[in-house]
Amino acid sequence: MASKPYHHGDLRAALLSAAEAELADRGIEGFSLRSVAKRAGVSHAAPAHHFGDAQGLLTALAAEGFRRFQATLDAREAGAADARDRAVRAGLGYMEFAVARPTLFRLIFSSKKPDFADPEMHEAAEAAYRHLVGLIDDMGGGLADVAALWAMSHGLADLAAGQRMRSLAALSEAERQAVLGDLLRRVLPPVSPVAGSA
Amino acid sequence: MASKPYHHGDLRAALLSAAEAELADRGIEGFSLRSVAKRAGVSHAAPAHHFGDAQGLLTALAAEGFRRFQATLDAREAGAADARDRAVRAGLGYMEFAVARPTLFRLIFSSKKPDFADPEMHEAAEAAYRHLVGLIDDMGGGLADVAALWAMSHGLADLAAGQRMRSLAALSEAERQAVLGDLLRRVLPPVSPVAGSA
DNA sequence: GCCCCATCCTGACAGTGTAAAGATAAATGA
DNA sequence: TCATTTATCTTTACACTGTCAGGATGGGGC
Repeated sequence: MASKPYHHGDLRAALLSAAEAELADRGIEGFSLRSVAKRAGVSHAAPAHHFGDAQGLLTALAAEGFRRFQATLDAREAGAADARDRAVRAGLGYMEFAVARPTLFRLIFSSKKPDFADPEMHEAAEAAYRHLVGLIDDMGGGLADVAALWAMSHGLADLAAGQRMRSLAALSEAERQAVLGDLLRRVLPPVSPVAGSA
Repeated sequence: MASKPYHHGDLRAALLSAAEAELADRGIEGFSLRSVAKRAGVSHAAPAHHFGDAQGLLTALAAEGFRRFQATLDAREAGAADARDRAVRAGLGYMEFAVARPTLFRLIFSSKKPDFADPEMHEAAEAAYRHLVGLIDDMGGGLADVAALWAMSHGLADLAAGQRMRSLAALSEAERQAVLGDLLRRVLPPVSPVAGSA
C-alpha cells in the first residue's frame, strides 16, 4: 500500500463516511468541515472540489441517508402478513432508523443545512413519500390516513431520537415493540367492513 | 433619553429578545452570538456577563420558550367541554406553537445546544410533561395513552414546523382544524363505557 | 511522449466563540 | 459627602471555522 499517494482514489466516498462519523460524534450543530477533512486525512480544502461547500457535502449525505432510511423501512416490511401489518412495520422501521442514527435522522427531517431543492435529495424524499402513500392506498385509506400514519411514526421517532420518551425507554425490547405496534394501529383507517372478521 | 449610556438598564431581557429575533431570521444553525450582541447594540462580549456563553443564552431562551409553549396550550384548553376535548385542544395548541415559532420549537425539542440539565429548563420541561399526564389521567388513560397523544401531537407539529406536510397546508384553516382534530381523537383512549352516549 | 485537466494542497481572509484585562458607573458604607 | 467596592460593559487577543485564489501533482487522452 502506498503510504500517502497524492490522489486519494475514492475521496468522495471517504469524505461522506467521515462526515457521517463526524455527525455522530459532534452532532449536527457542532459539525465541522475542516474536522471532516482531517478525519479523512486530506487538507481542509479538499472537500470543496467534490461537494462545493459544506452544504453540498451535507446535501449529498442527507440524500444517501434518505435512501438508507427507506431501505430500513423496506427491510422491516418484508414478510408482512397484510397491508395493515406492513404499515405497522414501516412505522417501527421509521423508529428503528431514528434510534440507530439520530443525527442522520435529524439531518434529514429537522435541519435546514441540506439543500432540499437538490434533485438527488428531492427524488429521495419524494420516493419515501410515494412509498408511504402506497402503504395507505393498499388498505383503502385517504390523505388523512397518510397524515395520521406519518405523524404518529414521525412523532415517536423524533421523540426517541431526542431521548425524550423515557417511559418507553424503560420497557424491554419485546414490550416496547408491542406498545409501539398498538400505538401505530390506532391511527390506521378502520378495517374494511367487507373483510372484517370477528 | 440618553443616547447611549454605558449601562444598558435591562440588557438581559434585551439580549433574550434579540436572540429570539436572530433565531427566527437566521435559524438555529446560523445563530451567532456576536450578531445578537450587535442587534442589541452592545459589544460582542457583553452577553458573557449575563449568560456565561452561547449555550447559557440559548438555555435561558429555551426555558422561556418552554413556558410560552405551555401557555399556548393552556390558552387553547380554556373552555373545553370535557377531558377529551381538552386533550384535542392541547394537541392543536402544540401545533399552533410549532407553526408560529418553528425555530423556537426546534430549539426546545430538537436541538442539543440548550443545557437540559439546567434547573430552570428542567423544571419547565417537567411541568409540561406533568400537564400532559394530567390530561390523559382525566380521561382514565395510562402511560401508553400519554405516549400516543404526545407522539401524534409532536409528529404533526414537527412536520408542520419543517413544512413537510403539504397536503395539510393546502386545506383551509377550518378544514385543517377539523382534520387535525380527527387525527388527534384517533389516538385517545376509548370513551369510558359508563358515560358513553349514543 | 506530450499535454491537459481532474485532483489535492498551501495560504489568506472575514467571521465565529471565548477568555483576559481594562473602562465606566452604580451601589455601598463610613 | 466621598472613597471604595461591585456590577456592567468594552477592548484586545487567540484559536477555530468556511470559503476563495493560486500553486503543486500526476493520471488519462491524444
